[in-house]
Amino acid sequence: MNDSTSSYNPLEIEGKIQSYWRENQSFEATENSSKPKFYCLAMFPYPSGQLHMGHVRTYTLGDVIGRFQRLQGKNVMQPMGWDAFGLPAENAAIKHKVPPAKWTMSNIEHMKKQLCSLGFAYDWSRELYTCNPEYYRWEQWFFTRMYKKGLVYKKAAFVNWDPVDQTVLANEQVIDGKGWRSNAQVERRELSQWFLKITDYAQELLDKLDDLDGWPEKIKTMQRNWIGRSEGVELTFLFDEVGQNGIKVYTTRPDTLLGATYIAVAAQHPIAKAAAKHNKDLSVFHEECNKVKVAEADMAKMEKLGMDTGFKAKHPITGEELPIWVANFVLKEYGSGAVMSVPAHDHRDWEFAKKYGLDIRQVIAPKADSDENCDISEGAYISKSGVLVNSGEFDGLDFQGAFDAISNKLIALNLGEKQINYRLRDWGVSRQRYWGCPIPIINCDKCGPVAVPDADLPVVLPTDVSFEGVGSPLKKMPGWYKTKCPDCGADANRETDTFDTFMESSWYYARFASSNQDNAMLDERAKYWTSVDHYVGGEEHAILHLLYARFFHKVLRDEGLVDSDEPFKKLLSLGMVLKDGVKMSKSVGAAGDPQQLIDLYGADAVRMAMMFAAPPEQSFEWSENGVESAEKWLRTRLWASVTQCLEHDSPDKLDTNKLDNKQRELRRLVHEMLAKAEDDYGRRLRFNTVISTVMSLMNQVDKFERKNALDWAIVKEALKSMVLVMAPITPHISHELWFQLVGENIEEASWLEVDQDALKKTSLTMIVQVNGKLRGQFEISPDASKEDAEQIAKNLDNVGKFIEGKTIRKVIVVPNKLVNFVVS
RNA sequence: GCCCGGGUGGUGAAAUUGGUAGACACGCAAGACUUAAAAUCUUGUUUUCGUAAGGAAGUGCCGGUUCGACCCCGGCCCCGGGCACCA
Repeated sequence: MNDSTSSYNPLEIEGKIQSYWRENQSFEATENSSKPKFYCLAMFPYPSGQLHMGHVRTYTLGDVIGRFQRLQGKNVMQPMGWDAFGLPAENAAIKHKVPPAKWTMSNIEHMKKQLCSLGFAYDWSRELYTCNPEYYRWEQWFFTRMYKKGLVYKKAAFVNWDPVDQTVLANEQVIDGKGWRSNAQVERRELSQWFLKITDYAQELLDKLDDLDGWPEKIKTMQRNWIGRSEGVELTFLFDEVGQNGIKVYTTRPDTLLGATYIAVAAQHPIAKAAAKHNKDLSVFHEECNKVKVAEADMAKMEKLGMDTGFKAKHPITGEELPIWVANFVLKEYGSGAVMSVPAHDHRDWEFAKKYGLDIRQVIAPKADSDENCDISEGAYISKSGVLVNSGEFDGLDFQGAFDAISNKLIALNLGEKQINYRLRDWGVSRQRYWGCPIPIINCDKCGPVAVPDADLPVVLPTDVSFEGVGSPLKKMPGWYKTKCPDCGADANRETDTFDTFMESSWYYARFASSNQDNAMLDERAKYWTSVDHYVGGEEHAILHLLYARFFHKVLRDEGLVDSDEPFKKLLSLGMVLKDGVKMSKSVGAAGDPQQLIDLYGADAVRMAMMFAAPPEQSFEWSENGVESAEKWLRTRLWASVTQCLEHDSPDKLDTNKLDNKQRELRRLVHEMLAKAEDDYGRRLRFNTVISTVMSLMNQVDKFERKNALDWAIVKEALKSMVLVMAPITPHISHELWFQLVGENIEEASWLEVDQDALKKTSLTMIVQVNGKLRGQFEISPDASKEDAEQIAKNLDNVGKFIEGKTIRKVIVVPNKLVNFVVS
């Protein structure tokens, strides 16, 4: 075995260099730097117990970006922490009889070691974990601020109730409508819960998306659709029975109002409830409607069912009496819990009407000159490009004309008003769980809910609990929940619900800046570091987490705690790492454990293999094969070449005027590589092509003949460039080899400047097409004229064959690229 | 069901602004070194016809726009993400 290759021992080198970084606090970030700040953040992990390949991908991508920006002369902060509250800890507690806090903390300890072994450039002095009272006290404090601002309210909302385990279940704990442990039929149950008024910020959350240039269009589109702004009319159908004063419905299609043939209400609507009192079938139907899981996907997939209440409502314009139906697909939480149904012009209403034999009345028809198909007996006509028919005084109006005329008429009748609606609903933050941040509210019989005063924060979650999985332990701890009302001093009870864990992840990015601040949620440092310059994380967070964090940031801004509008300037949304076609996550467990690969081939090889496998946004099936070949490349190519080069003398300075063609050619490839790597790292975020370009250059370097010191100098420049360009991806071997080549620490190095002169080409290849098909190619000077190129192309043997005897109708010359002869 | 993506060799992928499809790797095959193996190196590798030069086909399927389409447009199929209590 060759000595120079045998001496690459990744584990030894990585251990040594990681110790160096730790001892020198190489990655601790400070605020007093003359360099521009760069806050690089990857979504913090849930401490499930072990790192999986999804983590390796996310954190390597984040680290590559952070380390590249450091080379670009930025003052980089890369913190790390733990999203430590959540359901899996409760499951583990039941399964292994270990308290959630203990389980969580030992997982953190283990996973931190794993992260360290991958060599990430984290500022560990800022580490935080969300189940720490020193963290969540500020979340409680902020909640009480929002409460005082009127951004918090309580209302009834549905949960999945397991009647056997007497427990609220998460959607993922309901399998085919049954509780995952009890296997009992799950019921919807209404509970009083806390909500945050995210809808107060709906318009800003929508508008500010336009300014987020650094976000993928895909994610912005998803958020826009989720917020779902619509302009419509809220109108009233006349109905004065069972204590109701009309039925309010919202529609975006007032132009179809004259085609409404029935009203559909949710099963829990007061009219449905009143009807069910005297109708056995309806009350059975009502119960059936409560057997669907509280998830939109399940609601959408179930069979659309309905039942006549027997009540009639009066149409606001025609005065006609329309039947009121209960329908299982109308949501009580959404809008007013009632909709007007226009079967002729809405798919779902059409199907419902067909199923139950309800009237279908066409009020829109295609324009005379339109080629649209419209057969109401076959399906609904939902186009907005038709004109009104069968609508009396409104006949002949187009969509906008009818929208305005009918809205105005309703307004004049005092039976409607124009309204902007959002699909976005307020954020329910109550969880009937133990392992979460206690909601800082005290319920007093006299005063109602009272926010816990600042001086009494944090409300600490007791960690010494026995946990059986039936109900929350907090509800069985009177010693914890019994307290005095802060306002009147009477006996009162603490809220025993805890927060949705999205609460902790909605502001952690800001807390990293001020993680050791004991006297406030955030301080001036948060203003220095936020917004996050580059945020990296899985595409599964495209909507909820990112929307909630954007909302929090705006409230933080309004409280004067940060001074920017958006939390994350640039976003890299990562595809999944799959194993056997399944997303890797805590539920998959040990599948794809990176540790044995790190122990065998080293962190650099694992990082490089992961970056080489696919571009960041793409999901891919993880395969271990790449790790071995990455290690092989680092050893037999990079390490061996540098070691060999160091054995040869070469001049320190290159006189570029004295280079021969071959030397010039290799040097051009080196500087092309530098330019491409800088673009791929900084703009394109495509790290797989950084690696392939470096590999490609290495192949050329290996072929390059070295006869003298100048040859070796060219090779040395190439190797230095490759070591530096690889540094963000393989920081350990780059640190070691850079020190040998240059004698300085690569953490203090700057990106190598591209020599524009070196990029100049003396000739280039143009291709020749005949009718768009490739027929030949030729070398030409970059300064040659179009006419020259066309002449050379025409004279190529293989081209002549295809032109001969035909008429050249057109010649397309794209300078420096191609000549295309169009012949017939 | 609704919203958003994706589909390219045996495999992971590349092709950045509509201009040489398959770079760079993995795998495989042949060869060199070796008593042998491992390691390493060299060559070949989309399919197909051809000794070759070269030809034909080819980026999920069908159609369109264009001198030219993996890329743009229309329709379809399949896969993935999200759907508000997994995080």
